[in-house]
Order: sequence, then structure tokens, then C-alpha cells
Amino acid sequence: MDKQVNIYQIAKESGVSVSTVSRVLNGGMHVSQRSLDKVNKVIEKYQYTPSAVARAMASHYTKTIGVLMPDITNPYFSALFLEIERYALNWGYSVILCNTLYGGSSHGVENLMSEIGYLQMMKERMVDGVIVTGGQLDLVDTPAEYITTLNKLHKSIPVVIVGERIENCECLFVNRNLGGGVASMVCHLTALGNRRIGFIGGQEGVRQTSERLKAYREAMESLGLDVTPDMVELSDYYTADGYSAMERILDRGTRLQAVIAINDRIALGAIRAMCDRGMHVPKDMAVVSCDKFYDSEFYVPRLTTLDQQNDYLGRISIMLLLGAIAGKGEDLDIKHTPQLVINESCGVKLGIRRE
Amino acid sequence: MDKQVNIYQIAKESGVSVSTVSRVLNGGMHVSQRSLDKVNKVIEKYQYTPSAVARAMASHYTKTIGVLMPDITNPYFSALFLEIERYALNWGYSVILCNTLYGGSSHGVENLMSEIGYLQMMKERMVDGVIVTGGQLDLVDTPAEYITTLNKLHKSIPVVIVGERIENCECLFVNRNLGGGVASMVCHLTALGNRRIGFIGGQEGVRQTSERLKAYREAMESLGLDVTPDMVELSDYYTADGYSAMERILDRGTRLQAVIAINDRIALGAIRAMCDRGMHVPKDMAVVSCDKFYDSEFYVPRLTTLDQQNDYLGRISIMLLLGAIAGKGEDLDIKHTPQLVINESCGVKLGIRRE
DNA sequence: TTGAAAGCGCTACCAG
DNA sequence: CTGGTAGCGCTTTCAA
Repeated sequence: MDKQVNIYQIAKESGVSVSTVSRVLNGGMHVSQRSLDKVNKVIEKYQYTPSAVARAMASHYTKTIGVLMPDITNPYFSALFLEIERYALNWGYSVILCNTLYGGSSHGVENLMSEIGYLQMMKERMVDGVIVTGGQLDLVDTPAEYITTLNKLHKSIPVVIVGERIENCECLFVNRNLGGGVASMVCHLTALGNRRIGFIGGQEGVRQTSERLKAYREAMESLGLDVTPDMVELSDYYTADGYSAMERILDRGTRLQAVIAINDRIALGAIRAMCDRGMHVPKDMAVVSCDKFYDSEFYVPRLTTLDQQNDYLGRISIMLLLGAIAGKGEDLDIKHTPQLVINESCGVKLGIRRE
Repeated sequence: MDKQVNIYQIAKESGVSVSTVSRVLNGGMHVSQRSLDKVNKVIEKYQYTPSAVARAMASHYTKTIGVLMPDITNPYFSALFLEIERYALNWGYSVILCNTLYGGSSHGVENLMSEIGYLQMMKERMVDGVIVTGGQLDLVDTPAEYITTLNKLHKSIPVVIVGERIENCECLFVNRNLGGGVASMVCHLTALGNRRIGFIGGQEGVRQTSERLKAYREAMESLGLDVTPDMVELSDYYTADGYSAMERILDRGTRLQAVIAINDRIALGAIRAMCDRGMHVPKDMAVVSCDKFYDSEFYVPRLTTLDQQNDYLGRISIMLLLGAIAGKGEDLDIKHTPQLVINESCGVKLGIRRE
């Protein structure tokens, strides 16, 4: 418990006032070279660093931002977070992370605190800004109470939402075209001769899912291909969900030549389910995905998937927030082009085509 | 920018002193029921919540802990973190996460801030305690300067290190037996008839690697099996490293019947490398791992691996820290029993044995 | 360019 | 049980 030196001791030992020390601490404007040198020498001597808490108290900003997401264990979110954190730290901001585990039933965890509770906590801690993604925001019907909370919060500090724009929500949005790339995937599959193409994974009532599903339906229609209800099998976003979705398809005997999974985990689960029935991917059915995660180019078979450039999304979000903290910002629609990553699971690399 | 109400306004409107309001805020001890009711009513009316910053300023604790780890993108760390966060939040603590990206060359990122810098920052922010894992601590030769920094920090706030105990470091340690389970894996493989068993992945000079390597060597020796230098191929911890390690083994024509990978990612990479040469796992070679990550029971083939119960590790760490914050704690050696998860990649489930 | 002094919102100690 | 008051360590006017 070594006694921390404070600004008064630095001032005294430097032979100047605390005001001057404070000025030095904040960039050294309007300080004579002589004072500056003296103060810096003493600061150096004591390895003094000002208390962030006291600074926050006096200046009303904490140089801290809050990030609220459902599950850092999910590669999509961890990639996003890493990017956010990187930029934040680089700009002198710390990051408080809160995982809501919303919908994380797959983890068998009871939700200890509501999203609103977390936001409350961040506000008490006087974070300078907040980035929110996933959870209730992704519901097609976001609870009005939640939106109200966000709006209220946004009145005092900038709130950036990574996700689909919501009508009566006044926060800043970083919106990417979720359906983007799906059409090119459908195209790619049909070019390989697939006609009966299904869609698996994701949840009913979740924006991300409905957007992609819509894009899939439209793409199919524009190519004159039918989509019957039995070709779509939703559930959730985890690997086990992909497994069970594929099981249901096979159990009911739905004949498909290819399926599009909502992300790589779902695809992996689906592939595994097929293997367990002695089927081969892509020979018996192609399995591709809409959202590339970290590892999928090493899977067996290597996944054909869409690189949604999620790290770019993270960067944009934090830059928008930092911009808003200093001045004002505006909503942003990300013009990203999802990259089609062609690999084995669609068949082409293995020389497999239909007909 | 709605003006935040403060404790004075609450006091005034309740007709009591700030002291009384403060007491109510802190549990309502030594407050008459009458005052309590009055104050609570006003608090309710304004939806008042006290400023965590002011509280920290006055009371010297922030109800915040800092977590320092190399890469949240790594499933091992994210699982650990999630568990830490869950308990922390439950006890009213927020968590500041810092990813050092130490050794994260695989991500192509320059290290923006040193680990010491992050610790500095946490200290400025007056976190009540810190959990550190990975990075320089894992080096067999941890830099003396780093240890000094940690020791100094530990003098003012509890520092819990998740990892191997270090001689002259006075922080609290949560140590698990890294070699544990490796012997049982070697045993399992030999029981299936494998004699030439290799080891891949991990980095020279990193404790985790050397511990497991040692356990592997000892287990092999105790079974009368040789370990020649060409049976061991280190590199790093990412999937691509597993791929290249296996390539080197195959290129040089080392004959192995099985390899033990240091974690699931390495195993996945190795399996993929074999597939690319038309080899079959486990028929041509068994591939198993020492550290189970999220998804591996869905891989093709399903991985035989060791469940090190990393979530349990996280729970212990945070409990130890919280204990230390309130009172004092002691080092902890975790008596965990790594679970051998038997699946396909070792061969037994597929009916494959040597000889 | 410098210093004095008034807060920031809360806790903690001391009287009563 | 209650209220008064002195800080906590820094920023920020306002004068000088």
C-alpha cells in the first residue's frame, strides 16, 4: 500500500501551483518551458500518473466506453470486439465489456442481469459512449421499453448500434446489408447445377435471419427456382443447431442438392449430421454458409462461405462512436462487399456438379 | 443532456441530510424506517442512481476489475473470460478487458501497447483487482521487469495470475497441472496399438508447451517408448500452425502412428494437412489434442481430446480475486481432473487399431 | 504565463 | 438514529 503521490505533492516539489501541473498533464499549453521542465522532472522522478477517477470526477468524462454484446464466445462478436478494443485503446479509451448472454440458452446459463441493467451500470460509471449489438435489438419486434431506454441514454452519451436500423430509435446506427452476398451465393450454387437449394439456421423473429432469408428467397425467385417451406429449417446460431436442423431435413426426406447455412457453425453442424448418416459433402449435398468465422478454411471439407468483413464493421463502429463523443456523428450504411470464398463444400473445387 | 440529480437534491427533497441518503444508498443501516421510506420514494421518483465515479473518488474502490489476456478471439481465453465476467457482474463488479495481442503475430497486428502499459492504465483507473493470464507470464523466462511491475501492483491491489507459479512473483496464483491428462492420452493411444506417437504445436520457451511436452516425454518413457527429436514439431497455437507442423512432418517422411496436438486448433490444422495429401485420420495416423475447444466434437473426424475444464478455472480465478479484495487470499492449486473425451480421431470409435 | 479557489458527487468521521 | 463537514485528486474559471 505505497502512498500514491498526488498533484499537490508534484506541485509543491516543482515549486509551481497545481494549476500549472494540471496544464502540463493536459498537453502543456500556456506553460513556460521552464515550468514544464521542472514539472516533468518531478513527474518522472515519482513515476506519477494522475488518477483517472479524479479526472473523471472533475471533467465529466472517463475515457471509457462500454460494449454490450450477447456472447464474446461467438467468433463473430469476438472479432468485432477485438477491433473495437484495438481502436479504443489506441485513442486512450478503456473498454468495459458486458456479455448479456441473451438467448444464450445453448450455454445453459440463466440471465443474471438484463440488458437494461447493464446499460444502467454503464451510465453510473459514466462511460463516454456505448456500442450495443445483438440481443433484443436483433428481434424483429424490439421491446418498446428497450428502445426507450436506449433513446434516453443517447440523450446524454452517444450510443452506437451495430445492426439494422430501428424506426423510432434515435441512436446512431452502423448498418450493413445483411442480405448482401446471399444472392451471389445462390448464383454460385445454381451455376454448379444445383436447383433445390435449402436454407438452415438462425431464429424466427430475428432480423439477421429474416433479412438473409428474404435475400435467399428473392434470389431463388429471380432465378425461377422454387422455395417450399420444407426447404427452410431454422433454429438458432450454434453448431448443435446446425446439426439438428440437418437431421430434421434428412428425417423428413426432403430432397435437396444444396443448403445455405446462416453461418459457419451451422454449416459445420449440418456437415457433421450428414457424415453421421454416411453421406458425403458436397457429393450428396453441398453445404455453404453466409458468414465466415475464424477457422472454416481448415474444415473437412473446407467451407465455401461469405466473408462479411466483420472486422471492418468493428472499426467503423468505434470510429463512429469516437467521432460522436467529440462533436457529432451520423448514421452510417456500410458499403461492404461480402467476399465469396469458394472452397470445397460447394463442390466446385472437388469437381462436383449436378447433372 | 438532462441534468443528473445528485445526492443533495435527493436529500433536500426528502427532508433529510446527505449523510442519511448516503446511508440509505449503502444498505440502509442505522436509518429509521421513516427516513428510509421517504428517501426511497424520492430516489424512485427521480430514478436516481449514485455516480460510481464520485463514489470511487470518496471511497477508494471502484467496483471494477481488470482482466489482461492475449487474445479474446482464442476460445480458451474467451471461455475463461466469460466465466470471470459472469461472476464479477453478479457481485456488482464491472470488468475492463485488455487484449495484449502478445505473440499474436498470426493476426498481423502490431502491438499497440505493452502489457505493462495496460497494467498502468488499470491502476490509473483504480481497478480493485486484476486478473492476468498468458503473454509474458507464459514465457519460461518471464522478463524480470514484468515481474517487478506485477509485484509492485500487487502491493496496492490484489493481482491474480492464471498460470504456472513463478519463483519471485508475489501475486496470487491459480495453477493447474498442465501436464495432467497428457499421460492418460498417451496411455489411451498405446492401448490402441500406437507406438510411434508424436507431439505438435505450441511454442518453444512457453511454459504451457514445455509442461505438456515434459508430461508427454515422461509418459512415453514410462511405457518404454522412444521419443526422437523428429517426433516433435513446435510452432505456435493457431490452426495454420498445426497445418504447417504436420506438413513438415510429412515432408521429412517421419513415420508416426499418432500425434498429440497441444490444442484443438492445432489438431484441426494437422488433420487438414493430412487430408490435403490424401491421407485419412485416423487410419493413416491418429490425431488427438490436449485442450478441448468449443466445437471439436463436430469436426470431421470428431476429435479425441482432453477437456481441461477451463470454465472451472475461470470461476476459481475470479472467486480468488474477489476473496482477496475483501480480506486476504492464498494461492490455489486446482485439483482438476482433465476429462479424456474419446471420439473418432484416435481411431477407437471407427474400429481402427494398429497391428 | 501563473496561481487561488470553487467545485465535481459522494463517503466517512465526529458530534449530538 | 441523524446532521454537519472535511476531504478524495483533479479541472476549470477568474484574476493577476
